[in-house]
Order: sequence, then C-alpha cells, then structure tokens
Amino acid sequence: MSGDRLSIGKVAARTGCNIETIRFYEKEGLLPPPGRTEGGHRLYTTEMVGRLVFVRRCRELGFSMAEIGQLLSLVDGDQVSCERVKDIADLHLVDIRSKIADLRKMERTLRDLSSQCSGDDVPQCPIIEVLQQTRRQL
Amino acid sequence: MSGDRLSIGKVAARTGCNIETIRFYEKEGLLPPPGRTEGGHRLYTTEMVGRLVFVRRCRELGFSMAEIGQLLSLVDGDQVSCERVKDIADLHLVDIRSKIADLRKMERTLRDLSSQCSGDDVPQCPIIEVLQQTRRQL
DNA sequence: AGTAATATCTGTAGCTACTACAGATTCAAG
DNA sequence: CTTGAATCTGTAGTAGCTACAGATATTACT
Repeated sequence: MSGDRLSIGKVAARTGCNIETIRFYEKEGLLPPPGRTEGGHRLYTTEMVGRLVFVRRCRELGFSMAEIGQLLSLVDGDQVSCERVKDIADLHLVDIRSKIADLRKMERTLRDLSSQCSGDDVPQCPIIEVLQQTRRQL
Repeated sequence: MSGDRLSIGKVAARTGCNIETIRFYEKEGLLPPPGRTEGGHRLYTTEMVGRLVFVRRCRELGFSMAEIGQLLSLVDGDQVSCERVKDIADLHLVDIRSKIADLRKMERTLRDLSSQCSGDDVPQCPIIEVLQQTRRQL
C-alpha cells in the first residue's frame, strides 16, 4: 500500500462494484487505464474512485453506458455545459417515463387477467383463453 | 400455396413478428418445428400461427421466454392447470410492480436533479455536482 | 420452358451491461 | 521463502432478439 493508491479489490470493496465490472468499464472507455504496479496490477487514485462512483450512480439512474460516456466527456471538457447535461438528463427522463407507462399497461392487463382466474384446478383457464384468442383485447 | 399452409413470410406479415424471430422461437423450443416444402422451406398451419400469437402476446406482457415455455407446457398438457397459470402470472405481476417501483424512484431522483438545473450555459452544473459527491443522496 | 426477381435457407456475429470462469502470474503475510 | 490470496488476460455465457453472408428455392413473367 504505497500512498493513497488502491488495488482493484479495495476499490471494489469501497464502491460495492464488482472487480470484473471495473475492468469492463475500463475496456469500454468509461474509466481511463489506471497506473500499474511493476507486476502489472492496477492501482487507482481516489480521483478515479470518484469517477467510478459517478458511473455507478448514473447506472442506478438508468443511464446507458453511451449516455454516461457523453456525460463524462462533458465533465472532462474545459467547462461543464449545464445545458447539454440537462438535455441528456431530460431525454433520459422521457425514456424512463415511457418505460413506466409500458409497465403500467402490462400491470393493468395482467391484473385484469389474473382477477378473472379463480386459481382453482379447473380445466379451462381464462388467462390462457384470452391469450389464445385471435382477436386481441390487450 | 397448397391448402391453408403459410410460408414464414406470410406468417410474419400476418402476425407482425419478424421472420428471424419466428425461427428464433423455433430454435428455442417455443414453437415446434413446422412442416417443410420439398425444398426445405417452412410451412405453417393456422394452429401454429395461433401459438406464435400467444407467444408474442405473452412477450408484450413482459413474460420471459422461460415463463412462456412453462405456460405453453401447461397448455400442451392434458388439461390446463388454472392454478399454476395463475401462479406464474401473479409471480410475474410482482416482478412488474418492482420494476415500476425502481423506475419511479429513478424518475423522482432525476426529476429533482433536473429541476435544480437552470439549463443555462454556466460552468457549474448541479446535476454533475450531485452525481460527483462522495456522500450520496440519491 | 427459361430466366429473373424475390423469398427462404443455415449459420454466425452483433447488441447491452455485465458475470463467470480458466489458467497464469503477482502480491502480502508469516 | 513459502504459502495463500489477489490479480492478471482472455474467452464465453446471459436475454431476446436483429442483421448480415452466401447458398438454395420458389414465383412471376415472357
């Protein structure tokens, strides 16, 4: 342990991110290649740990890796363009909302189907019946 | 065009399902291997088209291919066990609801972040600031 | 019947965001 | 100095498709 440089294992423990995932982000260009020991083991600065935390937090918010790449390049630029950051975020919000709408629709349909089903062990199941109908009413 | 048998292209046109997807479902066992012409082209009965519609409809409701496989094996059994169908559907409902909850959380957080951002072209962006903070408040 | 255009065939590779190995090497502790 | 843990690279797997390439079959038209 020399100075404030951390092995990949420590970084993983500290951030809750898998070791493999960290290497994966590096391969995909979201994290810059870190320094290495003589033997070739990765050594991370606290700054890079921060960057990883940023990436993970964006992922928790559902940003794709491509979107995160865009955000990071803005961060890396001379100055953060608040305008573009907001654009990316708002576009992503639209996406999230449409996913919620889709899931809500699924939920409603499936709930209706399920409520028509007694759950008894009868030979005819209304769920199957409806799903098999040629004319759809989903 | 002999009788009521359809080529894969017609089935695709009729169901709105891609040709490749139909073959994919066959490979994955959701659709049984259809008859063939002398030259080896697939020929589908209307019954098989119905099965494909069932699969697609389940997919629209978010069922995984594994779940659809279970539903189909119930359908294929001597009698449909309404009990088990309902079990699968209700389990899936739980899954959908937890996805909705996750997305709602994302939506809230991202909406809050976005609202703090003026969108002006200023050097400091509150969205980035928050995402970069070590102490998280997502 | 012959030919050209279209359809279909098989098989493989790509997509996203990881995860899980295998087999080799390096590091840290005693 | 040895042993065990950590890390290395590279490859393959996951879900649910989609997109080719290159070969063959079918259909339409003359």
